[in-house]
Amino acid sequence: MLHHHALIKQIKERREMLKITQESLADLSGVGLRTIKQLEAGKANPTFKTLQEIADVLGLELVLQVKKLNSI
Amino acid sequence: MLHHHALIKQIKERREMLKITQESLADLSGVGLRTIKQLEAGKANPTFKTLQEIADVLGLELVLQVKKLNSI
DNA sequence: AAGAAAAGTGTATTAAATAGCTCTTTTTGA
DNA sequence: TCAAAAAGAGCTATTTAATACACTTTTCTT
Repeated sequence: MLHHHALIKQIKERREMLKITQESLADLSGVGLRTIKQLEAGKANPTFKTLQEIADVLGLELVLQVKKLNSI
Repeated sequence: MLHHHALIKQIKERREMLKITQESLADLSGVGLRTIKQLEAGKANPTFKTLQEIADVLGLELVLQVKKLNSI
């Protein structure tokens, strides 16, 4: 499931850390408020573009890393 | 534009490095072949889920980082 | 060079993301 | 406490991603 993915939680936490409301984030990023609400609620499968626009406003960037080995 | 985003290029390069064909990547990831072709051609705005499934097969993971300052 | 394999493209359909509006619930601050 | 602000949710419409099929072009391999 996409629900409660670490990356999604990070976005919410970052926004809160910056004291930005969902509405402000929507305005600043150009992403619809509804989309942001769905995203943070873990009920969305956002597009790359949507993620990027949101991350950008939050001073974050999406990057690909080589996966670390499971340290089990 | 989404075209030629670094992250997209990374995916293509990683796949080629691993000597995996687009078709194999499609099979392994469960993502449609057409979707992968469009993605690598820079003509797509993939969903988070699609990116994750592809990255996973390639041994990559999507992460959010705090943006670095522009060193201009 | 020729055949095979892989990659790219046009069109069409289906499924799902985005979005706005309105309303309810939860959180916060005076 | 209690009013305002913020967050969450249902309903709905529009846009667009994902997908398959068939075909062309490019790239390998011998």
